[in-house]
Amino acid sequence: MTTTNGRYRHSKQRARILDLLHHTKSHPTAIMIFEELRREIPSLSLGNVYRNLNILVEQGLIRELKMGSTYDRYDGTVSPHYHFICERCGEISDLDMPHNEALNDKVRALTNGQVNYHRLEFYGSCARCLPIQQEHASHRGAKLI
Amino acid sequence: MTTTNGRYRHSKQRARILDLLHHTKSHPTAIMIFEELRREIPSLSLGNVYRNLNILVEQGLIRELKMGSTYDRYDGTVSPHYHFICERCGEISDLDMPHNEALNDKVRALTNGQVNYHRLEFYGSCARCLPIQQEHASHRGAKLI
DNA sequence: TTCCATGCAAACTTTTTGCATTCAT
DNA sequence: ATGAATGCAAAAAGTTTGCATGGAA
Repeated sequence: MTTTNGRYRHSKQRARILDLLHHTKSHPTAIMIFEELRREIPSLSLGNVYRNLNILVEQGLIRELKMGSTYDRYDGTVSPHYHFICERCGEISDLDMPHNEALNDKVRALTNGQVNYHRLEFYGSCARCLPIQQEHASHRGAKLI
Repeated sequence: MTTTNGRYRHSKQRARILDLLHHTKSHPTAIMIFEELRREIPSLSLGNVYRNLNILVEQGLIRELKMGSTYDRYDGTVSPHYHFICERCGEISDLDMPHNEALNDKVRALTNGQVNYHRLEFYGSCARCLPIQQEHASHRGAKLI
């Protein structure tokens, strides 16, 4: 969380970051955005780019493709399979659903590249966390009355 | 890369890590593995756990679910869509294929949890990198003759 | 006897945060 | 005038690496 309450003010830096993301197809990293915009706003700092990216995600105006920031996980099963990840407790479980190898061919045809493998992950709340989460939600609801 | 050549020796630590991964469904992090095994091998170090995990991945005996280690990417398109990631140049591109919302329901039924969204990524070599890669491969091949 | 594996600590990479200042409202 | 946004630098989080020593083949 970056701001004290939910009210955001206008900021040239944030507006330019959003604009850049709306006009590129390159899925840039924070540093790429920083280096691009610094030519225009020389005082810009990397920390502030990160702060604004988090705000824009919070506002639902951009999406973050996490490739970092949490611990890597290790899996003793090497055959391809899919995962369910609980956003509440962090548990990762294997899904008992068929691996769709044919998707790789589809994407190869689409991109004219070579597809080595794909990764499919579902995010949500696991069966154990779901009741706890709903209980919290109702408490929050009660406060509003 | 961790070893000078391709010859590995036996190591109790590595054997125990592999064994642990084969007997758990929990997709542990390096630290979880470290803390679990340290009870058995008190001298164990975290750095060595990381080293051995990398060797086991190299050997194809385990899989790594990267949640860290590279820069996060940001996407100005917030509607759900899938990505192709070139393992050679790092380019990430949007795929022009339909988003399969129904998968979420399937997984909800499977897990009895709540599914908020899913993420599907294809890894390989993009059309631009493919010829370069094949050229390198043929050079490597030539050396073997 | 060779050189891979280890522990330890230091270094590295990526992201977040504290603080004093600036700026939008 | 208020407090969100900023730059800067320090810190945090996660992983890798250098070095001297131990251990498998």
